[in-house]
Amino acid sequence: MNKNTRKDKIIAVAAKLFKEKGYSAITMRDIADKMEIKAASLYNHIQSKQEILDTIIIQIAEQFTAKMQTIVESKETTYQKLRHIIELHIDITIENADALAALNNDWMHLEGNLAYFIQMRDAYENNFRSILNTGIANGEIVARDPEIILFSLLSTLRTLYLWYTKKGGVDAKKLKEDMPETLLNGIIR
Amino acid sequence: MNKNTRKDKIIAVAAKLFKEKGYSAITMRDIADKMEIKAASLYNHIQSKQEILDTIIIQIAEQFTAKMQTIVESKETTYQKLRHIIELHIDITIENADALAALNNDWMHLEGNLAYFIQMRDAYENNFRSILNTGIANGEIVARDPEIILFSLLSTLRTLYLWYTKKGGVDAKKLKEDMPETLLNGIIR
DNA sequence: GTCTATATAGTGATAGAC
DNA sequence: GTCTATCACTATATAGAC
Repeated sequence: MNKNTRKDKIIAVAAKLFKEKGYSAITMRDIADKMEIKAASLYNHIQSKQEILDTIIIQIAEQFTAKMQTIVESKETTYQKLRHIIELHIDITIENADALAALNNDWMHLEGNLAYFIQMRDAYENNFRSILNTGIANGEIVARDPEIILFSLLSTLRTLYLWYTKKGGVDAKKLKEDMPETLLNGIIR
Repeated sequence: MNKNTRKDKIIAVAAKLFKEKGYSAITMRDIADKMEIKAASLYNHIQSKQEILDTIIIQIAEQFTAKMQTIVESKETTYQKLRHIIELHIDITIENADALAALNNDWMHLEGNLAYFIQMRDAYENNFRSILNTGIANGEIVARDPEIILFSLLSTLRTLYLWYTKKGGVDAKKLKEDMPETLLNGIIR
């Protein structure tokens, strides 16, 4: 996916800056400064600031969409499916935390791709919801309001990027063991 | 706290707009339009755009700080303390979801108050951590990595504002019953 | 691929009339 | 308390030389 072109470098640098202050607060000059070139030179590689944001967000959103489809269609138990969703979020967070920050915080600044993004996000949530509802129906999951369960899982998974980068050296393997325990089994003895 | 002055109205309108697109993307003209006045007129009530952000965020941060202090100093069980923290977040979310959005997403655009905010945020997290560690030490909480537990609780509580406004009619009472169950006891049967 | 120079359209904020 | 007019600055983006 990353071809190591000049364009990819610009997008990576931009994503990192967007994570720190948000899309709107970062200027083309900020991005250029970090690249050690002039702002005008950026336009030799990208068409607009907007294009940078689109590339960052849509790429990740499509990854989530594709993987979630595989999980939903599998014949596993609800518990196993939930574990796979948690691992999916951990994997993408480790691979591209900066892009996840943009997806979470700057999606509303999409323009041409806004409707496409919202459609993917809604479909993802609906797939997640249907997994939970199946689990409640077959007794694997406690019979509580599925919206509260969905929200509390999603909010933790979506903000993993905040926490993962903060403590640089978190072990992915340990995270994949402890996170499902904490989210699914609770913390009270 | 809200004296219903013109200034308070400006701050409330601004907070709502900041929630939708973030502090940096909202202009003084946007705020003025919603107030149905001209941008220049805003300056008769506030000193700067920055002052608006400061007022929104610091007010809420101080509320959290004060309430957390009370909870930490109480002689309750860990379980009861955690319930109180969850209720604190629910209460503030219900009362001022827009301000919470700014606190979560735009705190980095604070200037004079940035250090003060970070200090309050860190103190809050440390208090939360110490409650969890006490619970682990006395066996009330499972002996898992307290950082993962802290993160998963905090991330859900901090983003409650996203979800509460989306479904306008969520019952606070029901939320206060179901949320602690989901977060503390888990969802697997 | 990068530069300088520049066009065009905002931005936060002030001055002073009503 | 609001307005019009305006300032100084900054934004994204383009043109064309090297």
